[in-house]
Amino acid sequence: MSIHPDNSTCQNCNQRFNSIFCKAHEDHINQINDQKICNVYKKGQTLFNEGSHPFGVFCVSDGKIKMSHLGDDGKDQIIRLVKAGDILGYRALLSGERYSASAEALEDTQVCFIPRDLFVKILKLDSNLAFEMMKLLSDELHRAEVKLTHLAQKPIRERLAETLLFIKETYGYEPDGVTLNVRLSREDIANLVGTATESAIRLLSEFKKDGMIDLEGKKIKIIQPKELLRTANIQD
Amino acid sequence: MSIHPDNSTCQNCNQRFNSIFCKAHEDHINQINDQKICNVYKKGQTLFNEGSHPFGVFCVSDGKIKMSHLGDDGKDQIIRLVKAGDILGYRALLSGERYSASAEALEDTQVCFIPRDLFVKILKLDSNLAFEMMKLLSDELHRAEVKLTHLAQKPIRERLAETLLFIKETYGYEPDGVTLNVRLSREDIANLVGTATESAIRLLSEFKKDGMIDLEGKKIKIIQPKELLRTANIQD
DNA sequence: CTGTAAAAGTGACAAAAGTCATTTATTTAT
DNA sequence: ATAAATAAATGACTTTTGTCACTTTTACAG
Repeated sequence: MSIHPDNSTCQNCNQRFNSIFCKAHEDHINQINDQKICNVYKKGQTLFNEGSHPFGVFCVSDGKIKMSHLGDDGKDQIIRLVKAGDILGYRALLSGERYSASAEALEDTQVCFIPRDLFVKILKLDSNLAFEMMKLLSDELHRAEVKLTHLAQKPIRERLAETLLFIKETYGYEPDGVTLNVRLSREDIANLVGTATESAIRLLSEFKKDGMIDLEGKKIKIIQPKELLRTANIQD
Repeated sequence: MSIHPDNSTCQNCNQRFNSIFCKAHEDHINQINDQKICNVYKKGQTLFNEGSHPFGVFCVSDGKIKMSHLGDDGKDQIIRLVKAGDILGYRALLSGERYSASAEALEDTQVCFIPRDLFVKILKLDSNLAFEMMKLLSDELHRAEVKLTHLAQKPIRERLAETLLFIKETYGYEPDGVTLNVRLSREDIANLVGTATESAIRLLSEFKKDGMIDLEGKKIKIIQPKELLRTANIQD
């Protein structure tokens, strides 16, 4: 027996119980394992593009992905940050539409592709999976509605603080316990906040001057999480 | 036999095939019919409040409802307009959370309440219903993500035009074929667009001056839908 | 290495949108 | 019917945010 657990099958995937498939029936996991197609995407590579057809869903076993809408004037809006254990591509598939967002790897990422027909078939047979799916959709809808409200009502300063905390919630810290465990460009951060890149840069500098964060190239360190939370001014 | 169809049962509800229950099994419709509780809400009445517990879902047989988030500074953001055939209250129920929005009748409205346990039980047994539910959630998520992008990127003028067209899509016209079939306060319109009431008022006046719409108290007439669509500047 | 391209940062300015005060119109309750 | 309350409208002004032009720094391919 190997010292390392076998992570190459769905049965032994270390994200299994951290995913939507946590309560799925063993048979169904086996079927997914038989048909899944594993793939590695290098940093910057695209998993799918807005406007193309979904042929299945992607399940992330390791890495980080951003999903973004292209606005009318060519500016991206990042609508989701994806991490290990998450699935992506389900929104368009369930709506029966083309992708309404593009997905791009933020770092080298390992992904399994589950074909459409199999995913739908199992979703139909496995009510536990279906409920997890509905819960996921409901949670995402909630997130989107809260973000929508904040975009309409809160100043950029508060939204930037909230975004930094959201990044922390999603990807956590590096082993040092202060550095956000992802590298995003200033443009990405702006597209997450929903503002101009220059505004994001200016405010990040202010946050640094105020001692809330520290900046070293693309590394962002959260020095005063409480102060950042206060700046975010979150009531709900 | 009566001349009028019996609209008091779910089996004969004239919204049945216009709803999420269109493909549900007859048995399940019967069960819902047995346990449903019908109710009328007067204009301005509240169906439920942000922060309270969901005990089931509401199914609208006639009328109009607005759902809104309360922002941190006490300003509402309207996140959904509900019409006959729609259900509401499912988001919180499926997430297992308290309501994150309040629901208020925009006019006298007839609603059936379906208890939580029954709804969940049928959702578990009826994969057609579950799929319709997933499609509904996916569609709402899509709408929210598009709105989110527009809030971040588009000027208020475009968003107001888009909002007027959205109201038209949702509630349609009165028999005259030009008047929007709902009465909303200027504040409601502002809370839908995500702007200050004064800004919404000013822009509505501009739209009227430009000949795109006509205003008579709370009645809004769409005079030039094409021009309005151009103003909305929608690409996706 | 080192040159080149891309990203980050900065300043001045313009435009967009919000706020506040006030007036006018419309509902609503008595 | 009429007063009181609420909603709509308008103007002056402030604040926020975006844009453009430019410099500096960083990343990266040859």
